[in-house]
Amino acid sequence: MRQSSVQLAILDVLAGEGDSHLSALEIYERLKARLPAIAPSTVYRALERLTQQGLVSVSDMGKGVTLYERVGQPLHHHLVCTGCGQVLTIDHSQVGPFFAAIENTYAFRLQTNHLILFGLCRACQAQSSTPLPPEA
Amino acid sequence: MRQSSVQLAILDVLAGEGDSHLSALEIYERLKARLPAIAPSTVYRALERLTQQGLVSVSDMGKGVTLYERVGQPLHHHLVCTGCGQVLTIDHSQVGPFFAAIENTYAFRLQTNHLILFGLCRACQAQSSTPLPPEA
DNA sequence: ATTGCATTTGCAAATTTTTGCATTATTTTT
DNA sequence: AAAAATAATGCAAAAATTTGCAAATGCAAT
Ligand SMILES: [Zn+2]
Ligand SMILES: [Zn+2]
Ligand SMILES: [Zn+2]
Ligand SMILES: [Zn+2]
Repeated sequence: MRQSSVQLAILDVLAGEGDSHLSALEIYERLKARLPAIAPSTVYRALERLTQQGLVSVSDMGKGVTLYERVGQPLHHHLVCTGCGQVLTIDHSQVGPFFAAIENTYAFRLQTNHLILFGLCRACQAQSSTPLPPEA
Repeated sequence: MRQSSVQLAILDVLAGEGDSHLSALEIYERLKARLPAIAPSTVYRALERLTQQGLVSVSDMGKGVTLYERVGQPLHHHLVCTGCGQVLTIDHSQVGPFFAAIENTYAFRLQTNHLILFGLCRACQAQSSTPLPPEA
């Protein structure tokens, strides 16, 4: 794997955005400022390489698009509420022991570094178990 | 949410395939046999409903497409090797305690029922840590 | 510097997935 | 049974993502 200027630019863009979750096309748009001739497929492929290098995470967070984020220390993960869309961030300390157990049990080295778990937040649980009365 | 014949047909297709992981378009192709006029978007939307009802799981397993599977008991999850593509199935008992801890800690009700974790299988770990000598 | 090789890139086409909207089907209310 | 309300479907268009291939680039060895 040789050095790719696009990869470096992507890492820079992600860092500049405060390491938020961006879609490939959002990254593409921001990249066009410095690399006017860049193509979307180049961004997708560079992101794929960054991912396999563990520098970037890829996630489906329930929006209709795949989101990318720079991987930093400490690792973090997310709980996404399917009711209201809220995204909670959870520390890796809540996940590390589970990952370690999986690795030991299956002699498998995990690369997943940004877990997304879907469910209902407390507020949405209440709402779904107590549907609003007809006359609300 | 009312009864949809397409949803029932999808569950039937998935069951018929021995509950393997199928893409939306694979399901679409099989559905055309009984529902000749069906449209792809109908399949996508029916799958979305089945998912939110917890009857079907949606997963990105590293192929370029999203895969769907009927949710059965007991639940299962997968480890996908990014080296050789191998897919290991793991029992929910390995995951349940972790999920329970998350639910308790964050008062969050998890809906995720088909976890996909990426990494390297034992064979691929050996290979990547010992790159083939130049004269192999 | 020059050459040779492997990787990356741009571009176009193909695939996959999402979305908007009018129509049809199902359920609920009169 | 009719009407009204709600949800699902088909179709077409848009958007997102992947893939094939030739040209350009980066690296390493002359
Ligand atoms: Zn994140
Ligand atoms: Zn919520
Ligand atoms: Zn499965
Ligand atoms: Zn492997």
